[in-house]
Amino acid sequence: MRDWILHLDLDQFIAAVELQRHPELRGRPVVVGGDGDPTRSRTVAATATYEAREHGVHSGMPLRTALRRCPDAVFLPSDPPAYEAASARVMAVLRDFPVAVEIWGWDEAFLGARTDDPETLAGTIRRAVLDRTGLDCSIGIGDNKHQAKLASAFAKPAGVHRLTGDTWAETMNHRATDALWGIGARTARKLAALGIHTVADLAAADPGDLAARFGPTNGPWLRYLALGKGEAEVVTTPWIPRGHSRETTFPRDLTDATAVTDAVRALTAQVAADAREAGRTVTRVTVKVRFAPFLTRTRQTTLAAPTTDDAALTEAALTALGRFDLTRPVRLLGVAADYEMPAARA
DNA sequence: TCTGGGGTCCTAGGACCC
DNA sequence: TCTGGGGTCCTAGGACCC
Repeated sequence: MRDWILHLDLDQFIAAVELQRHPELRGRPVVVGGDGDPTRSRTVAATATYEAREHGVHSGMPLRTALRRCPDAVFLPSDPPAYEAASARVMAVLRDFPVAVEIWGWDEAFLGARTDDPETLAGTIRRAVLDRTGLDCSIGIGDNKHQAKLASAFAKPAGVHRLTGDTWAETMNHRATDALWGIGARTARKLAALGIHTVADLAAADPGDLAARFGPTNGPWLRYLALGKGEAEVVTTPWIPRGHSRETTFPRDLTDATAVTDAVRALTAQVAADAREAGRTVTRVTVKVRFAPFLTRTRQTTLAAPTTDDAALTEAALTALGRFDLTRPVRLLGVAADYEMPAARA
């Protein structure tokens, strides 16, 4: 018996939930995102079914573009409460197994398990999730979260895959650095400029060089990823959010200063109400402005004392807003709150 | 591809203090 | 005031993830 980390990833989660609710749409191209109006909104697709993908539609694509590529597609609005409910049903299934469960968003969880046969356990969990929720998932098995996370991607669709220290090099060494969980396009490009193209290159890189280029924490961490290392502790205590935000991209850019102020007031009221509902106090307010065509800037105000008071938060937000030069059209406004964190306990 | 919304963590520079 | 070293807080931005 030994410890394993499992990563469960629901397959095509949002699309699968929508097709459960609208069985008549099975087999048709479906695109989900925003308010579901591809002609008016500036939002992007959260997901697209296989049939829509065949027309070149993919998640992240503007709904307008999706409509152009696939005029026959059915567009559905995003419905977060429905996804939360479906997610809760899945997580309840997981809790019936003798495993530690760490929820990682709507459609993912890490499991800590002690067993001789992680494949059999994973297969049993997979079937239980399918039987009780109608949703397919894939499960990755690893020595740590990083390996398990990559393994679940290899397991798709609806499968189980093991990636451990024993198979890491043969599986990963030849791949591009952005195959690692935590390295995106930007970092991959910077690494390539240093002559580091593959996971093997990165694993062999000098930690000092990486620290000089990427910082004292991030640099060495990149090499650590390339060696297949990662966090191996499954945390079952509920996550305490660090903050909360609301933002809106307007269907048409705002050019009127009063409209901008009003929108910031409305967003701040939302954020304040959210904080009160969550029972949290706010230490800092950040206002985000995205100017046309796409230049994003932030200004923040630290509060004299943590609060959820509407007037105090509004004053802070308007102070931050006042530090912008608002002569250009505004595409997006956002208001973010940093929450006061409870004192750490020993 | 004229580029959402909601998060997390890290970095760098400046202010301020001793 | 030809001027060190360290700590901490604050701000703004960058990168990544789902």
